[in-house]
Amino acid sequence: MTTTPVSFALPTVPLRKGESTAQRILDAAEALFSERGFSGTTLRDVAARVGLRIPSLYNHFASKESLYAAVLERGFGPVLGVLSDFLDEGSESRGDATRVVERVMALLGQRPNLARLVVHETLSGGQRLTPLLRNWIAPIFARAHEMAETGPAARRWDAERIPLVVLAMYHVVVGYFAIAPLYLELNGSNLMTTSALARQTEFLKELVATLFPEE
Amino acid sequence: MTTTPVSFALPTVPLRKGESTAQRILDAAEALFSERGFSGTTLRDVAARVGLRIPSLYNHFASKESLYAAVLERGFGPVLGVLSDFLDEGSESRGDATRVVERVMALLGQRPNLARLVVHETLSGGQRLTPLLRNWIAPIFARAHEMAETGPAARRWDAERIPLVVLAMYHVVVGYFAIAPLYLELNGSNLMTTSALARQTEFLKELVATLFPEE
Amino acid sequence: MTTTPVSFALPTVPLRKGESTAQRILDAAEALFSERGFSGTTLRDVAARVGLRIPSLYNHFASKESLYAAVLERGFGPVLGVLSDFLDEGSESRGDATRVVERVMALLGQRPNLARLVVHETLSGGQRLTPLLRNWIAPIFARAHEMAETGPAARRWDAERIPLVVLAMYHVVVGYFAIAPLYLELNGSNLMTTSALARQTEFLKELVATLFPEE
Amino acid sequence: MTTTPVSFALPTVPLRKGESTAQRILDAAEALFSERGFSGTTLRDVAARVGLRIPSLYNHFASKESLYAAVLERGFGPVLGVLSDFLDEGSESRGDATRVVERVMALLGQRPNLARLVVHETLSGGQRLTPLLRNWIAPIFARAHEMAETGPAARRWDAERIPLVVLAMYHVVVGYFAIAPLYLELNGSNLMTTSALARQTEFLKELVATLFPEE
DNA sequence: GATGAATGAGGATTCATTCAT
DNA sequence: AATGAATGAATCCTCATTCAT
Repeated sequence: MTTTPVSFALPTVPLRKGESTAQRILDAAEALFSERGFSGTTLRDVAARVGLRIPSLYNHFASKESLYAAVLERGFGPVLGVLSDFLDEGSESRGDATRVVERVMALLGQRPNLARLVVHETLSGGQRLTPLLRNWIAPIFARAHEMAETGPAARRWDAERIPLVVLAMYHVVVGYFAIAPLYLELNGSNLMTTSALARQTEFLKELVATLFPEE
Repeated sequence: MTTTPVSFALPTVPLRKGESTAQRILDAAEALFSERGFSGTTLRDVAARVGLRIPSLYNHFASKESLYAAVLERGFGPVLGVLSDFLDEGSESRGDATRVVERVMALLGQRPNLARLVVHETLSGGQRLTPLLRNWIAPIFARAHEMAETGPAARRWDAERIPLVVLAMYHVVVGYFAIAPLYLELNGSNLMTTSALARQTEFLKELVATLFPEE
Repeated sequence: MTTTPVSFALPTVPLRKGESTAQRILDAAEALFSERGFSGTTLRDVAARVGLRIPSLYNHFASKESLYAAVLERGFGPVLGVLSDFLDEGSESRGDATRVVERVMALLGQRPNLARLVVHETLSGGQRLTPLLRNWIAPIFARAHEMAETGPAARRWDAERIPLVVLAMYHVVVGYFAIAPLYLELNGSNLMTTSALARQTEFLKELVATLFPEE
Repeated sequence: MTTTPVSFALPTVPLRKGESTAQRILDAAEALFSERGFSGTTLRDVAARVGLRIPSLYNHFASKESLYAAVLERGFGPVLGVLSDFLDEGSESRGDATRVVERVMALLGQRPNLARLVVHETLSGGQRLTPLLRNWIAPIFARAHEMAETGPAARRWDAERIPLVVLAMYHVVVGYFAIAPLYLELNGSNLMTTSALARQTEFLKELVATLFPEE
């Protein structure tokens, strides 16, 4: 009931040196990695986007891999924080799926790249996931299952189906951002406008209400 | 009522020469492209997987790009066929969402790579989509909307929300296959077994029933 | 008395493909490695010397390291063969130090680079020695000691000094070739002319006679 | 009899600034250059060994080249001093080969890196030798020859062979230190222990006695 | 149809060096 | 005196592609 602190430390971005430049590199890298994936992104592109020469990147990150890791960790921190909050005992928003949806949508609405990064990571089988992130994801998975089995979802779905419902919600949320650019191009309508995002959020809340009936 | 032919030709794989070898190359390429994306896949890997040297690939495909296109077209043909069937006037399964789900799941269950290819393509904004495929996808989108607005979904959702419902279904279907490898690794449970696939199909049918109520 | 075959196979140069080009690469590499050592030699130089572009080198050798290894193995084979002959039981020149000196000098006289390669290798502590070469060198060392303890050297030197005598001979032989370029530059006299080599060979034979008295 | 000053100034280490730090840099550089040669040594390694960042090295030495030169000059000073003493008219140890051997061995025994530096320099043809050092080495060579032709060696060897004898002695002395690390690795016995050094010194004295008979 | 060889373009990374602080 | 940041030049290596065989 009281707001207990989250049980494990949030991953922090190990900004090696020079705050500002490193941040700008991370921003550029996040955009490119989320657009083109790891191997589709070149340091040349990153450097150009920041306005540096390639070797300068190495003053801030030890390698392309570790730049990627830093991007993931910086980006996932907040998202995982929200999820963790949702799952943690003692958190006041524990189990409040509607609220998670709202917060996650707000977050991803501002940084849609994160969603795309997740999808890239998913496709590559998480091979490049930091140990740090792995350590975060595993318990979240575990507690999500644990909770779903006792929460409102259990009223509507039998046990073995619950993971499928959780996965489904995850894909609906993340996929929206992943498909936005293609949707714009093929369809002409922009999923990333404020109103479109609001509509999707409302839709998700309704979905939550349908899939996890409170009563 | 009778099975009218689909209204436009299915994309065919342009097997330049050597039937069997070309097929084997496509198989290898499909596996690798779906795992690592376009830029993450090298012709070296493809050749090795087929048991050829790299230059031999050029006896069958003009370039890496066109190999990729061939993979997409060969793979998407059947899927688009099913969708097209679902949407075409005169098709006996027109509008039968449950049946589409079953057929798509059966198809992707056997070739889960296709789902992952779609996701890769989505993320890259469809930049590498063949004109052929673009010509397929656009009308499908269009007719899907058209139909949804008059079909059973319209009973449950107001007009502006219908695209979101369609997108959601799409992401749930495709995402399942995309996340399978990661799920196996992080979670230890295999989403690709026959029984897991059957369970997901059932779940999807229930979802369809919920989101697109027949009555 | 009869010429028994050497007891272990001579290291052969694993010429991956394309005989002639690979040989030319090896020649160029041998010259450069012996002049500038491993890290002082660039593939750019090697390629230029052969008249190729850098990537072509990779059609013949997997890496700079493996090119270096191939150079060593190709070069050392004959030298180690002579030594092995000298040490092997059953060889008719077994223990005939004078003859080894002659043969080694003839060999190195034609390929003085080898001597310099040995010295480079020595200085770097043999870190880059192929397992193959290590397997050759160890037994040669061992048998050299073994033999020296019972051969003519034992008449002149007590046991603990024998390794020092052997090392000394080795350094006199190898050092001659190693210092030749510097000697030419600082001193103006060329140690690599036929007559200079003959003189050194004679000198070495006299040294052998002094250090390993036959009687 | 009286200790006449050496006829030209000993090379001194040009410590630009910061006595102690410069010395530490020189020590680190000497160790690395002698182990890996000039091009195999990076300023990063040197800096790391001293516990500084790379740019700090530039507060003490103008460039990698000049650091190398400083290492050579600092190291060779004493050695050349001994040789010069040996050769200088008026020096009390003039022509006393046994004594030179003892002093050189004592010196190199404490700083075996110097020997290895010499060998590296030799192999690279002395391209990086300071003008200062060149000015030292040339006259030493000259006087060595001059003296050998009139000294005890002349009793044993005819004139044209004398340079070979001198070279041989040089290689035996220097090679011992150069091969020590490899010898340790391949053979397990350490040539750098006090007793091993003493044994080698004794051996060298015996060699001197043999090659340059006093009577 | 298969492949050894060659290569232009480019990829990540290292290195010595400079400069402002 | 020390160093974070920046960088031109170069290093090893990979990639897609071509071509002669």
